[in-house]
Amino acid sequence: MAKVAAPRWRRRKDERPGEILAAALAVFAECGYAAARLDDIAAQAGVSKAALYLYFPTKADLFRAVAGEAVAPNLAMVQAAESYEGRFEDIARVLIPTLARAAANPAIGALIKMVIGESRNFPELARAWHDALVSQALGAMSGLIAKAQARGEVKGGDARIHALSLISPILMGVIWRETFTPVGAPPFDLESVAAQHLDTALGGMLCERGA
Amino acid sequence: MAKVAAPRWRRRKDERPGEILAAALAVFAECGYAAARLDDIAAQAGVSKAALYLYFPTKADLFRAVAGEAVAPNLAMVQAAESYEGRFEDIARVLIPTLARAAANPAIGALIKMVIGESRNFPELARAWHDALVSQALGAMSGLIAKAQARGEVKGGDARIHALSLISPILMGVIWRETFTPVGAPPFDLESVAAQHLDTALGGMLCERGA
Amino acid sequence: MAKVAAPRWRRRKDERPGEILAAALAVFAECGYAAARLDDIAAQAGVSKAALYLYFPTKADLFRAVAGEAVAPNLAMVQAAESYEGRFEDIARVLIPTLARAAANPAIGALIKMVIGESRNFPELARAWHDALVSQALGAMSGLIAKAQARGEVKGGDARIHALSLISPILMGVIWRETFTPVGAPPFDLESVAAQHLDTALGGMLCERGA
Amino acid sequence: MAKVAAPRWRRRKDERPGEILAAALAVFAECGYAAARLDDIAAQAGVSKAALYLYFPTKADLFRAVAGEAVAPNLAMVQAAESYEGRFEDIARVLIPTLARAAANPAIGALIKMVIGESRNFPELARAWHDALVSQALGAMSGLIAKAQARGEVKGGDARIHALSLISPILMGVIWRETFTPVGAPPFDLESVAAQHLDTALGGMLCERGA
DNA sequence: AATGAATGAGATTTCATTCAT
DNA sequence: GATGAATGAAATCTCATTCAT
Repeated sequence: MAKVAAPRWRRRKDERPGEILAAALAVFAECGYAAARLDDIAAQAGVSKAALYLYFPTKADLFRAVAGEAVAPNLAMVQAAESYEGRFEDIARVLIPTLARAAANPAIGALIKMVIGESRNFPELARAWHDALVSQALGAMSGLIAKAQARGEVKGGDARIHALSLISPILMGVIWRETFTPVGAPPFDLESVAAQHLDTALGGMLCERGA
Repeated sequence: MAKVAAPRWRRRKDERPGEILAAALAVFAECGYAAARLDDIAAQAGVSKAALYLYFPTKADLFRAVAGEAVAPNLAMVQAAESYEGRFEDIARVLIPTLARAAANPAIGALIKMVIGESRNFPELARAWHDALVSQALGAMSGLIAKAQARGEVKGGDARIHALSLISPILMGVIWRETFTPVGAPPFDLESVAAQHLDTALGGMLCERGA
Repeated sequence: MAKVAAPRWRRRKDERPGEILAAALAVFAECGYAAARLDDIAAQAGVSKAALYLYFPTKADLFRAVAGEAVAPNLAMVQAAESYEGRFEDIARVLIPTLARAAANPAIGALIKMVIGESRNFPELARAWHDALVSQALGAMSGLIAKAQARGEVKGGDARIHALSLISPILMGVIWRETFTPVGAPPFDLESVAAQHLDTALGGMLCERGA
Repeated sequence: MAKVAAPRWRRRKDERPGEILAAALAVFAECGYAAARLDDIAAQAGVSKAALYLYFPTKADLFRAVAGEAVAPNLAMVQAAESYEGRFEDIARVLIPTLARAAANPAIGALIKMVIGESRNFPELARAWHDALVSQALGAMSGLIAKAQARGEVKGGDARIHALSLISPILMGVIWRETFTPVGAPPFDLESVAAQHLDTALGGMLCERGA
């Protein structure tokens, strides 16, 4: 007749930070930085409020960790992009759908919204995202386009704007999903957006081949 | 004939709400909803904090008023768009640059950021923007495209996605300006984006004419 | 049958700071800085906790104000002392009993205890008390003694130590009252201490007159 | 004959309490009771925070132990004092410099400050110090003085006040060192204070001998 | 015996909102 | 209508104390 008392908590030093970050991402994404309450994050992570402070010295630091965490993994995709070889059309037809699939991850949408929404309150964060990710990605794409222009594959024009033309509808699709779909707007299917927009944009950017 | 001193210090009562809304827009745009302090809004509007309550019953109502106020004027543009007649290319070459010029107004950028950022906390607001403005604009554009497709001017494909393809780079340009330019990123010139993207997108969307 | 609702609070901007300072002095003296709770200070002052922040930006600032407030009035006594003329014995027989009477004010004891106890946590405060009051007082007394020594009224020796010899029993009497009397120790009567110690100290300091 | 490696990392268990008390004294003296953090005490003692609880059940108990520990050794001095025989002047000329030397130990100053500062929060402690040490010491000194008065060596007056007159400057010197020297005030040399004050006080207290 | 991990109770501070003038 | 003064409810953060190993 052994009495097995359920332990009030367990030691899980290694897993805790990840759990907390996940919970924090969820709550920050739901409410925004300022409206997020540490109580809620703690509850969602299944720990006490004080436990958060064992891992992150401050609410702002926790937010920074959440937003910064997402930069690294996505960076890999960017670096892969730079090494692509071959016709620009072929590369684009791989990259854009890949981006669309990556954007399907709901966490990405939440993070994008957070970075946009808190860029004034956390400029370091906007800077980090820009320097580490956004600028890299845009630069990689611009570089591919500039090289394609030099090879006569892509029409003239500012390569950076061409890159923006290519990418924007995917990102707007994400923002749409985060902003308007929850209030009843019809969603966009990101993969369809990617496919159709690719045809449109490439149709307008590529030089006539046979010529 | 007593001399009646004009109370020069007394602002016209009717102007107060507008001044408050302007101040509120500035502060909300700067800080986001939750981090904005009514003290700051009042100070910026040149009134006491208590005076805000004479015009708006709560902070949320003030926010709603700020965000809603911007819908009406932009609505006119949308309705004008619907009445356009003629070749789709000509219409698009008017509409998109007009949109780019409208987006140059910094208040627009601030509002877009706010609506995106607070869509979870103020779903009514996201809904209002969607129903009154975004959905209308997208619908109008989609309608024009669908009609053009029927006339054989525009290639097949989902008209709504086509509309997204056309508009997104302008909006991303605004978001870029609000988010990354302040932390040192090179800006996009919205009018150049509009011009170049128009060529790209129309090049990919329009059917061959000579055919 | 008029219903007279008791107002929840009244505006008393001018009186509030003084009331708060008095309450704060009482509570800080009772508990020390760290153990004092703003709740208690607010309750004792008859205001809400938030009201404290209308007058003092921070707990530490409130403490500084409390401790600093007492410097000014006592300063007057010091300055008066410096202008005394006449035989040192006569001056001392006026000054020391005056000090004893001043020390009878219980607030003084509380403040002395606070300054001593928190000198490590609030060095600025110890410095302020030293520079504005203690050093002045000791300097004034030393100066009187040095002049008296020059006139041959007081025996040789370090004037500053002579001053310490003269003053210390009064101050120790205050500390005794604050520290040990509350736990049952027999009190010292400050005026008796002053009178007897004057005889003792002057007896040891003054040069033989008749000589 | 297996070689048994000596566990060199293992401190003698019996030394732990002493190390903890030393660390606690340092931290309590530095910050005061309430502002002292057990984290800091543990760190300074080189043990974990939880280990403190193996030796002292609460923070208050640890504080009591620290403050009480100092009573015993000093008690010896007092008891020795009581057994002195001979002329009062001779005894005083031994006792006061001894007191000054004892007071040179910085721990004494820290403890005095603590007892004064926390007497309201820990009345038991003030009582313990009073009953075991202060009252004993003052009583012993008063007793010696009273006997000397009976022998005609010391002038009349309250013996307890005479004792206060004799001892106070030394104690004030300690308090000065703890309070004002750290913020830049010129220090008092305790031995000089003792020497000079002895001359002064004895000069005023002793009856003319030749008479 | 010893400790790293965790927590609960509370402290300070902030701020939208209301009262009295 | 307008405002300075005030407040109550909450949010972040701290820390003495306990648990599980």
